[in-house]
Amino acid sequence: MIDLSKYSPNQQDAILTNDKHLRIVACAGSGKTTTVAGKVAYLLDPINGFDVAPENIIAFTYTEKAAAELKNKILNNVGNHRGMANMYIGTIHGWCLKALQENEYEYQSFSVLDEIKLKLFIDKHYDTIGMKEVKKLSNSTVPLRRFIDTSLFVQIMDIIRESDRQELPENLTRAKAQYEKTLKSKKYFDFSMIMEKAMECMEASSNLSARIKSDLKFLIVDEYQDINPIQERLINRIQEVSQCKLVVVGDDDQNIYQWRGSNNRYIIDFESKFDNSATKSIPLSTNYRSSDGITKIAETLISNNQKRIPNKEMKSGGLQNFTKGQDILYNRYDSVTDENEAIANYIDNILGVPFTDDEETRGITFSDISILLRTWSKAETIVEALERHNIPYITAGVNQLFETREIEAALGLFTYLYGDLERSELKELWQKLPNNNIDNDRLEIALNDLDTKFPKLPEVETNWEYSLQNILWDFISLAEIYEDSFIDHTDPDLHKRTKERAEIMFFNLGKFSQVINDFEEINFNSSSPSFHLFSFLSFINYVARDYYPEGWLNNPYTTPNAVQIMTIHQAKGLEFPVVLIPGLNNNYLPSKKRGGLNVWHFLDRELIEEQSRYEGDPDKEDERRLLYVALTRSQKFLLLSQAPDLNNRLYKVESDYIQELTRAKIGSFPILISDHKQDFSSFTKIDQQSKEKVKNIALDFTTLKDIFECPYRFKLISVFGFRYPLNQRMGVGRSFHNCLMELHKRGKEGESMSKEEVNEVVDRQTHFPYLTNSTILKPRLWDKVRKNVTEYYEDTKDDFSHIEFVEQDIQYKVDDSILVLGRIDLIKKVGSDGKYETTIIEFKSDEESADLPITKDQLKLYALGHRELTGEIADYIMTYVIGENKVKTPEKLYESDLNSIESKIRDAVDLIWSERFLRTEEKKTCQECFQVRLCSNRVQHDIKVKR
DNA sequence: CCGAATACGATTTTT
DNA sequence: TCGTATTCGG
Repeated sequence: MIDLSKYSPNQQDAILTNDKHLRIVACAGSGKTTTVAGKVAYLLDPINGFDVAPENIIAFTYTEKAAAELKNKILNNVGNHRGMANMYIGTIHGWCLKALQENEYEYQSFSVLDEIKLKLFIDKHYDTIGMKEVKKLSNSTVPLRRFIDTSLFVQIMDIIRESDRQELPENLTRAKAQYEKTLKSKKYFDFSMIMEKAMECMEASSNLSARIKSDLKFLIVDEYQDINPIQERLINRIQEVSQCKLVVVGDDDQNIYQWRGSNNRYIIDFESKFDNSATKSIPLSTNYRSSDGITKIAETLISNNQKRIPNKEMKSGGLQNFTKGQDILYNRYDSVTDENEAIANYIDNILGVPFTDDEETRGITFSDISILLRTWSKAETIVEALERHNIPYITAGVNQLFETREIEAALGLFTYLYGDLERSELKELWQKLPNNNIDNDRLEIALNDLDTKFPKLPEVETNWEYSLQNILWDFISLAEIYEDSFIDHTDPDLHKRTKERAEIMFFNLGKFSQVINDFEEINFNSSSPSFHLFSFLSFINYVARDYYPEGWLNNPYTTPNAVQIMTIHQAKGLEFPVVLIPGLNNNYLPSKKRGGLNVWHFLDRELIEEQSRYEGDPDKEDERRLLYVALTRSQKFLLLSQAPDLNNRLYKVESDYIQELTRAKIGSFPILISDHKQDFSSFTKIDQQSKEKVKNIALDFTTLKDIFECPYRFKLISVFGFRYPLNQRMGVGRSFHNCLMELHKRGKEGESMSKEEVNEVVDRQTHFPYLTNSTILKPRLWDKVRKNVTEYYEDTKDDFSHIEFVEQDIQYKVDDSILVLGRIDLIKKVGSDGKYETTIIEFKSDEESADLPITKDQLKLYALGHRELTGEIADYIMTYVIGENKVKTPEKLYESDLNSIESKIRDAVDLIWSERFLRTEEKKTCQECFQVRLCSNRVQHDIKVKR
C-alpha cells in the first residue's frame, strides 16, 4: 500500500484521479516520475478496488534510460505484486515492434536498422531504393546523390512518413513506395516503419486490436510535449481502439526536439481532444529541486514565450536557499581563453563549499558540477583549460575515434591490404603505440599471415567469406596484442596509468570492431573481396569519421567523480548542484540557422503541416526553451558567462536572452549579478563527497552467462563492445526459434496444421541475412530447418494442448537497482483432478551447447521469473535440442535451485560493481570461447583457434 | 546613414 | 547553400 501523505496535494490529486483523461503539467523538479510511479502502484493495489492488473497498463517514455528509471521506481513501489513483466514500460518504438512481432507472424523475422546501418543499406541499394526519384525543386534534373546526400534522403523519408501532410507529388510517392519495398524485401524495418506498420495493424480487425481492446485500461505517456504527429496519431488510435484512459505527463516549456517534428501544441491543446468533462488537468508547479533564485530567473525567461499553457507559474519548494549575489552570477570576459580560465578557477574554488541535499550537508565535489553546451564545438577549448588545472571531466560526444593511434594502426591493416600503405609503415604504426610490449617475431608472423589475404590473390579472389572482422581478430591473435601487453607492472604508479590507457585503447578497438560489424552486417560478402575492401575504406572516409564517438575513460557500468560536460539536450531530466553555461553569445544561444543544402530544396514546404517546426521558429521560442532547460538543471549554483570569440566573427555579441534574464527580480532586487567575481575562499570548506547515484541496470541471460563463465569475456563484449565475425550460417538458431514460436502459438489456439501449412511457416520464418545466392549452402541450410521443424511438429503436436505460455517475458528483481530480464520459450502444464505439473522448456539448435551446466543456470533463472509471474515454482526444467530431435528428460526443479541461482546473480553483479573482470581459469571454457582470439589466455593455455 | 555586395562559417540526437 | 556580419558605395 502506498503512503499518500508523502505526496503533495496536487500529486495526490494526480494519483487519485482515475475516472478521466488526465494531463499532468509537471514543471522541472516537480517529482513527476515519483508521482507516476505512485499512481501505478495505487491502481494496481487490490485494496483500492480498481481491478487493474499489470497488463492493463502501458507506459511510454522517450528513451530506454527513462524507461528503466520509471520501471525501477514502480517496482520499488508495488512490492511483490505478481506479473509485473506483463506491464509494458518503454519507448513507443519498442512497443510497436513488440506488438507487431507478437501479433503478426510475418514480422517475427524482421530486424530494425539504426541510422548508420540504414544509410549503408540505402547506398548499397541506391539504384532501386527511390533516392534517384527525389529531385531538386529548383532544377528537376538534379537528383539526390549517392553517399553525399544519403542523410538528406533519410530525413525526407522520415518527414513524409511522420508528419501530417498534403498529398505528395508523384515522384515522392514513388520514392516512398520503392524505399519501403526494398527494406521489406530484406526483412528490415526502419524506425518510422515500425510505427507506420503498427498503425496499419490497428486499423484492421487484427489480433493486435483485439488484444489491446481486451487488455488496455490506462495509457501513460511521459514527455508528452515532445510527441510528433505520427506518435500523436498512434496514441489516439490506441485510445480509440481500447477506450482506455489517457494519462499524459509533460512540460510544454521543455519541448526541445522540434527538429524531429515534435510539437508542444499537443500538450497545450490536450483538453480539446475529448469532451470537456472527460478530461482533467493537474499542474505540478512546485519545483523541489532548485532555489527560489533559479526558479524565478527561469520563469522570467520563459514568460517571454507566447506558445505555452497560460496562467502557470513555477514556484520553488524551498529545498534550497538562495543567496543573492553569490549563487547566480553572470560574467563577461575579453576572450574565450579568459572565460575558460575563469571557469576552471571557479571549479577549483567551489570544491568543498557546503551543499545541502536530502537533509545531508556535504562538500561540493567534481561530479556535482556540469558544464552545459549548445554545440559540441565549444567543448574543445574548455577541456584544454580543465586539463591545465588537473580537473577530471567526462565528455561523451567528441568525434575523434579515427584519429587515435590504435585506430590508425587497426585501419592500417586494411589500407595495407588495399595497397595504400607499405608493410614497414604498418609495422611502425603498431610498434609505436604507447607502452606496448609487442614482440617483433610475433608481429612478423601476423604480418606474414596478412600477406596471404590480399584481395587480388587468386586464392582470395574467390573467397565468399572475406571477413574484415576476421582479419582484425586474426592479426590481434597472431601478434599477441592483448590488453595486458600494454600494462606496465614494474611500479604501482606506472601500473595504474598504463592500465587506464590500455583500457581506453581496447575500448576504442572495440568501437572499431563495431564499425566493421555495422558495415559487414549490410555488405557481408555481397561483392568481390577487393570491392568489399574498397567500399569499407570509402565508408570510413566519407561516412563513419564523423559518426562514431571516441571511447571514454570510464566504462558504462560505473560513474567516476568528474565534471560532466554535455549538451543541453543531453542534460534534460538531470540535475546538478552547480551548473555552468558558458558562451552566451548570439548565433550560439540562440543559435543561427544552418546553411547549406537541406531537405527543403527537395521537399516543398507547403506540403508539410506546421513545417516551421522542422526549421525553428522565427521568434526564437525554441532556443529560449533550451536555455530554460539548461537553467532549471541547477539546484543552487549557476554561472553564466560570455566572451567575444576572437577566432569567429559569428560569436561576438552577447545573447539577447541576457537582457531578459537581467529583468528577473526577487522583491525589487535583481537576481542576476553581472561581473561580480565570486570568491568562495571565505567559506569553511568541508569534506568533498559524491552523491550516491542509483544506477539502474537491466541484465539479460546472455550477459549474465558471460560473467558466470568468464568475467573478462564480459569486459570484451559488454564494456569494450567487440563484435564476433559474421558468417553465412548465421540465422539457423533464430529461424528455428521463429518457426517454433509460430507453431506453438497457433497450436495453443487449437489449430492443427497440414504438412503444407508447416512448410509455409518455414518459408515465412526462415531467414539467413548473410547468405550469398551462388552457393550450395543455401539449399542445405533451408533443408535443415525444414526437415527439423517438420519432424519436431510431427513428434510433439499432440502435446500442444498442454502449452501454457509461448515466448513469455519474465523479469526478476534482484535489488532496488538491478533487474534481470528474459523470455521463456515454452511452458507446458500437464494435469488432471486439480493436480498438475509445470515444465519450463528452452530450445537449442544443435550448434549451441545444450548439455552444459550453463544452460541449466538459464532455466533456473527462468524459473525465478516464472515464480514472479505466477507465484508457483515450476516442477521441471528441460532443454530440447532441435537439430538432433532428441528429447532430453525433464529434470526436477527444487526450491534450493532458485536460491543458488539467485546468489550466483548477486555475485555476478558484485563483480561488475567492483570491476574485477578476471580471466577464467578453466581451460575448457577457453576452448569453447568464441572470443579467445582477443584474450591472452589463448597463449597461456595454448589454444588452437578453430574457425 | 542606409541598402547592396561580399566574405565567412556552418546544430541539437533518439528510436 | 544560405544566414549573418562586415564592408562598400552612394
